[in-house]
Amino acid sequence: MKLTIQEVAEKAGVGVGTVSRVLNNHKSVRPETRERVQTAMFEMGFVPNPHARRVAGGKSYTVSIILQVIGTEFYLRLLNGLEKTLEAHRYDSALFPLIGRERIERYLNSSTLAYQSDGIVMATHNLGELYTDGKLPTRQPVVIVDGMNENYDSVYLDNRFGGELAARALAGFDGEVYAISVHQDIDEVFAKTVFDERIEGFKAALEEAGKALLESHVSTVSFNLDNARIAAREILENTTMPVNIFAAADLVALGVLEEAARLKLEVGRDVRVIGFDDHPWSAERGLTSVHQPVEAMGAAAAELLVDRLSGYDGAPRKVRFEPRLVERASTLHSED
Amino acid sequence: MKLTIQEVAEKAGVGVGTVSRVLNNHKSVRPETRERVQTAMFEMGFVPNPHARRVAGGKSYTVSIILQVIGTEFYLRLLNGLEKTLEAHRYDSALFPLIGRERIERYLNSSTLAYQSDGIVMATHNLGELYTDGKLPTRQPVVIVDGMNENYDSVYLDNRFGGELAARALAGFDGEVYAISVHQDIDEVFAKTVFDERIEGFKAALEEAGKALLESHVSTVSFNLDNARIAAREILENTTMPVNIFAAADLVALGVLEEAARLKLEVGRDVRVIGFDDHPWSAERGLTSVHQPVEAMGAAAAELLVDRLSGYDGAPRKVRFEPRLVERASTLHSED
DNA sequence: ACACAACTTGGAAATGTTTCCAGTAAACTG
DNA sequence: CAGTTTACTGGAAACATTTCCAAGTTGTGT
Repeated sequence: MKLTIQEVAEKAGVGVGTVSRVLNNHKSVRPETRERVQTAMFEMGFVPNPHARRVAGGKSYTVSIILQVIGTEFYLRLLNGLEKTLEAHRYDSALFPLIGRERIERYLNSSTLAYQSDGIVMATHNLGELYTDGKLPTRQPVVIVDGMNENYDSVYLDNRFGGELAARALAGFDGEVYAISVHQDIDEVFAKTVFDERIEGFKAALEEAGKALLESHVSTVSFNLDNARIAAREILENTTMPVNIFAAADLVALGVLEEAARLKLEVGRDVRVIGFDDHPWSAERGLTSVHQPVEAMGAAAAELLVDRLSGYDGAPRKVRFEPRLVERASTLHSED
Repeated sequence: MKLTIQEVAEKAGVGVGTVSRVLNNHKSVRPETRERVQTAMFEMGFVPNPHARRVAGGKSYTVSIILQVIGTEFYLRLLNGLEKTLEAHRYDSALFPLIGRERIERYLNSSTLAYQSDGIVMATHNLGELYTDGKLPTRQPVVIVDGMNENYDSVYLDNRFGGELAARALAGFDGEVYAISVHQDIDEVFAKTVFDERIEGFKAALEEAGKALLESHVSTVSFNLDNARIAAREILENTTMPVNIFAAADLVALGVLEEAARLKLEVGRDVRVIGFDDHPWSAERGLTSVHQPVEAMGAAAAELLVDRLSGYDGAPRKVRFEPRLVERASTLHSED
């Protein structure tokens, strides 16, 4: 059952060194030889033993991804971007859902297998609130994604700018303007600020365009559809149409769409909505949304880390992603 | 930095074989020698290299824990019980939050490091819905915790019985009886049934005691406090006191307590509530609750798996945990 | 005191890779 | 065409363990 590099070498008529070189994409292998070895591996269904690779090679080829796994689409997509890119660089990834601070302490202190990674990708978390010096107590390279930290390579979305885009799109329409934000109550230690940033940008740009966002017109819901609908109903039932709503997340915007449908209001005329994320299903729903390239952000973070693991040792780098507005039926008059 | 078994052997004045035997709890080592080796390891801060262990011995001393990480107290406690026990047996654990079915496929197919564990602990998931034959496509030993499966060792709580306990406690009181269940909409593939079982047991025992649980008196909420409060308000505002409520989870019961407080209703007299879980904070809140020994269940599951990994190869074992009712102020008349 | 079994123990072999070091063949160099 | 790079390649050594085997030590029964 268990095949070794030896057997592959025999079948391909080469030495074990050559098979190893093929396995590691080493340059100095004749294309023809490489081909021969690869077909041999394929035909035999050979899979290298990762443990032996680690013992022999010294590197663990494993990266820890630390995130608040809350099963949202955003994290799922981010994870896909990360894992796919890491995989392409032949790195493996282990997930560390952080439910509470004591778990990260434990992770960093532990010296056991699962924790012996070569580097860390940390998503969204606010390190400043976790550690006063804004640094993780580890010597492994760290990359922050969907967040920003002065000490580490960071990949972030300009959430504020996204809010501004939404404001400019809604400013020209008749009717009152509302905003629905999101509060992450899962764990205050890792409180997100992205939603706040979106709302701030929205508010600022709206005022610049001559329209005010009243304090009473901003509500905050926890991150689930039920609550989004409740907030939406509150607005839709107590306001005269038309009304313009900026939702800080697509899921919340979906709540608005559903309530609008229930109340037989015409979306795009009576009710205009802009979401944030532009998740794949937003197109189907005709939802105007602030697009963020989630997978690309994950991929960028992975690249930064791989780069560090390959020896790069410069100052922390910042990669800014800029959101863009994708206009759909939910902000377009239906006479189009 | 990296210590080896060699250096430990030198320091302890023994051979490498002996150090290895100590590491593996092999019987034939003189207690005195064992002691000497262990202090040497401790003083040097030696940690064996799991990759080398795996290469040489075939075991990786790593266990995969597959769960829906939804950051709830239950899973946090379960995880603590599992990890602590595994640690005691010198096993390491890696977490696999399953957000969707494709991730488990990927995990099981992957041949990369993080996934090459010696065994699997699977929490709560309904394998029958995942795989028609009710088996995971893997040859690793599998243990189910907080769930039940004919093919694998299972550790489960008798949720139905817990519901019955609650029913017997509430049956004797005046007033209408309500129940609030929970639906896990995170991912239908892994739909829990524990809440349903609790409600079923409750209903059956209530009827046996001569009281009916009307269909209209059962509501279902998603698992968060906000929604629990909404459901609680619905009941409390439209019913004449006294009223008796069984909540399928402590978090939901907390919603009832909070709404009762808001409406200035006296808990234990006007409103009687029984929760399920008996989480640590329930005592402080004076909440009567069906107690389940979450950490102990995790520990039991860990023991079963370690047992299998140590060579046990008998038929699947079932470990049933029985809940018990802990009565507190929320079901006691306040003249006590 | 002797034969024999049971316990301990050290160290070599084995595990499945990577990497280094030669060595050969091919490709330039003038 | 001899001399030198350059491009490949095979195989031994290294990695950090476990396990096996032989040898030494202790204990037991007579």
